[in-house]
Amino acid sequence: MKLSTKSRYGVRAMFDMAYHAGNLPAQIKDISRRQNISPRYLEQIFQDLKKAGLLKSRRGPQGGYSLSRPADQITVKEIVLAAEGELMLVNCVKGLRKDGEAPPSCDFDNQCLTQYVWAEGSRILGQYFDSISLKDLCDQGQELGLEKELDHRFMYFI
Amino acid sequence: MKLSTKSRYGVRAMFDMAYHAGNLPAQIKDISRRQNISPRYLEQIFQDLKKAGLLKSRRGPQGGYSLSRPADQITVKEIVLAAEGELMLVNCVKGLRKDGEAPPSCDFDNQCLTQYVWAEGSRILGQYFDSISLKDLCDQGQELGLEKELDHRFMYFI
DNA sequence: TTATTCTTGACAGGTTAGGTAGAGATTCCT
DNA sequence: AGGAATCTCTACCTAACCTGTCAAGAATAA
Repeated sequence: MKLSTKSRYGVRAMFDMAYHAGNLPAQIKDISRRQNISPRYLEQIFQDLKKAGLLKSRRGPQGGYSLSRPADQITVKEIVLAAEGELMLVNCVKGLRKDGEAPPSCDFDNQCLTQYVWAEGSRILGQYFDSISLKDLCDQGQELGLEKELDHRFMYFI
Repeated sequence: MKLSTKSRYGVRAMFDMAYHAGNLPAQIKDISRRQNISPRYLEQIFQDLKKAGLLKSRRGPQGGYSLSRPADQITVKEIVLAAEGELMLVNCVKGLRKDGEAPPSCDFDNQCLTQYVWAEGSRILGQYFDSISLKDLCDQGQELGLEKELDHRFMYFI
């Protein structure tokens, strides 16, 4: 019942972008250095987040990834959902999934009461994750006095 | 972020016992037949549940497993906890675990804000699971008109 | 004593998580 | 135009874990 590292790294990486780079493009190598995540692995995660419409990217020098929306309009739930595929504690609950596939219904369509428990648990968890935005995390970071690393590009103007 | 089958089977099996057998000992072969769970695998799960003090067992003819407490005093959380080991969405949060081991703290003791999110999510989920007892499930089963299978031993007295 | 039932431990096959690696495409700067 | 920086795509790999199976043994009741 653990979250995958994709979710955890994804949230940390997007928080990092919001905190240190704001709206400017941030580069994999900087994020991975600050958050101590393998850069090649982070690339893959960012592919998922980009497909989900949470990130934009630009290639070439001075390129990088940037948030596709202001930080207060991106919630933890969206990131987890993008990285995890779905936010469901089991895969046997009724109803269709995002991808349109029918869920592999368990052997007990009607006799299984527990599916309601799992479905409701998933919903509650999703609700909580949806209540937290990247901006909330940034605010919390600032309260804790987390250091902001200035973007290299700004160094020249000091 | 899926629950393991141990949790799911565990809850279903214990519900089955409460529903069909009440306080009487129920046998693996009956539970596994009704719930369509591999009997050998169910044995392993029951070992975990027994270690956690949720089940009693008795060998020999007319033996079997029985709930160690009334159904309204056993919650889904306890079962999941016993089967899953712990109820934590990640294993990098601060604080000691049940088994006394220090958690493998992530590389970011102090800089990681997300751990608070995961810890709170875990707590909320646990709170929900704790609000549901086996008796609640039994009541729900009865409302849905789920058939109760009479114990073989009663057949003789009809 | 015999049939029934739980107990214990070994082990195996498939899937998934968690990465690594390499070649290619795009963009910017000079 | 050329080269450097950066993302993109696809493939591959390894270890762990999930989901069981199997066999032999120990306790109990009839």
